[in-house]
Amino acid sequence: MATAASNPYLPSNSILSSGSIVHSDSGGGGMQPGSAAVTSGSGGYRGDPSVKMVQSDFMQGAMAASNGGHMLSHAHQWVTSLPHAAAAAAAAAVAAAEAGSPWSSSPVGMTGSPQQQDVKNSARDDLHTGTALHHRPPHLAPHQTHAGAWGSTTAAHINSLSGGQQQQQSLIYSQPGGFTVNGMLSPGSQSLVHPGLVRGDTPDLDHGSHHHHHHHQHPHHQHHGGVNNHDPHSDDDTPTSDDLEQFAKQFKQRRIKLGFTQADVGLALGTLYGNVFSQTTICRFEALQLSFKNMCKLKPLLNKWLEEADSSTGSPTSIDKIAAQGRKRKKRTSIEVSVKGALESHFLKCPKPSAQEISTLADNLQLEKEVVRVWFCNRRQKEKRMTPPGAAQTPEDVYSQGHFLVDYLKDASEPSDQRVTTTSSFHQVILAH
DNA sequence: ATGCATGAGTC
DNA sequence: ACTCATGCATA
Repeated sequence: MATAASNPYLPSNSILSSGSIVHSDSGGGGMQPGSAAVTSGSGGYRGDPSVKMVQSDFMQGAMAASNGGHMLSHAHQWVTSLPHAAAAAAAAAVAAAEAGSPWSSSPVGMTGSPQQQDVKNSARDDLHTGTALHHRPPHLAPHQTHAGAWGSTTAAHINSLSGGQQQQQSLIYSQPGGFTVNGMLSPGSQSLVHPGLVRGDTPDLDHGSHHHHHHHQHPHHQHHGGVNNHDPHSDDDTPTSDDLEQFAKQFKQRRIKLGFTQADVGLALGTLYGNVFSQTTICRFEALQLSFKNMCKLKPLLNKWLEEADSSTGSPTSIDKIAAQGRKRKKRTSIEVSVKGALESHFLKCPKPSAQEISTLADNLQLEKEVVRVWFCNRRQKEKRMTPPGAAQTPEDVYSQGHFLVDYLKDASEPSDQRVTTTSSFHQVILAH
């Protein structure tokens, strides 16, 4: 069954695959079963043609709108490309003023986060069943946020998957009687297991004292007109990496104290401001695993949420949650460890292989070229983001990481392509110091 | 918490 | 074809 004839991913999902599917590459030739990679899966794509309001184009327009030449050029086999808009929006709020400098400053380490209780069992049912209701006060019909800059994603319902595959990405708390607080249900009550603090009245708004707010710090790049950056000690201006770190940490703590999950926050942001974000993004924000620019963009939103969160402890700010996903995705390919190792090796030698090299490599490893290409892209991104998977745990590491990874990240320095082995960059950077 | 993936925007 | 921001699906 090596050379599969049917793509697992196709609109006409008539997948009756039993077990894991080996997805044949598209053009390479055939793959052997059980080698290199397999698309794990019990087939099942969520066909979820939920309608949603699109609002895509507001961002980029401001900063760059030169050659608005092409949209869709490549055609993938997997995507059926549904008109989905999503929150790609966010992509450039602050972009206009982009700063290229990365982090700096102290500890990033999340000293063993006290994990959040995972009550993932009822999830996903709560959305439509009567069991768990998320009702919002009967008075909130008009969900139609201000048509401002950021459109409003007011889609609406979530339907169950047809595939029958589980997906624990939905809400977690859903208890009867829960009222909504800024876009999300207020957690904590009788039945849930929240680590402390069932804030029914006033959660301990500690840390009000707050820390410093020194303004100074590494001068980022200059940004070309748009937003003036001054006064970094205000939440509204370009924050310093240090601010971001502090904020992220504080945010996480408060979020947990309030009993919300990262997913909750993501949804809340969407319902509140029109930008939905996934648990992943919130997670990465807290862990500072985003680019500086990206962090800057999200901070304001999260900050507002935070404010809302403790001010409206019970306010009937309600909205509905949007959740729409309808595009078909290729099954996630699982790359064997050995193969991964090979890729790593190549990456060290050449982080930016040419198309030809990729092809060859893919051929050798028996992976789709696309998979290899993407792997490199992701690898590069990972490099850019710091927080090495093993570092930043010990005080020392934290130290080094915090202050030195400042800007090894630059981007437009080399005319050609000679990134000075950015490969193991930060390690070297750190060592250098 | 992360790995692989998609897409818009660039180069 | 790459970068960047994001996220589904997973470990």
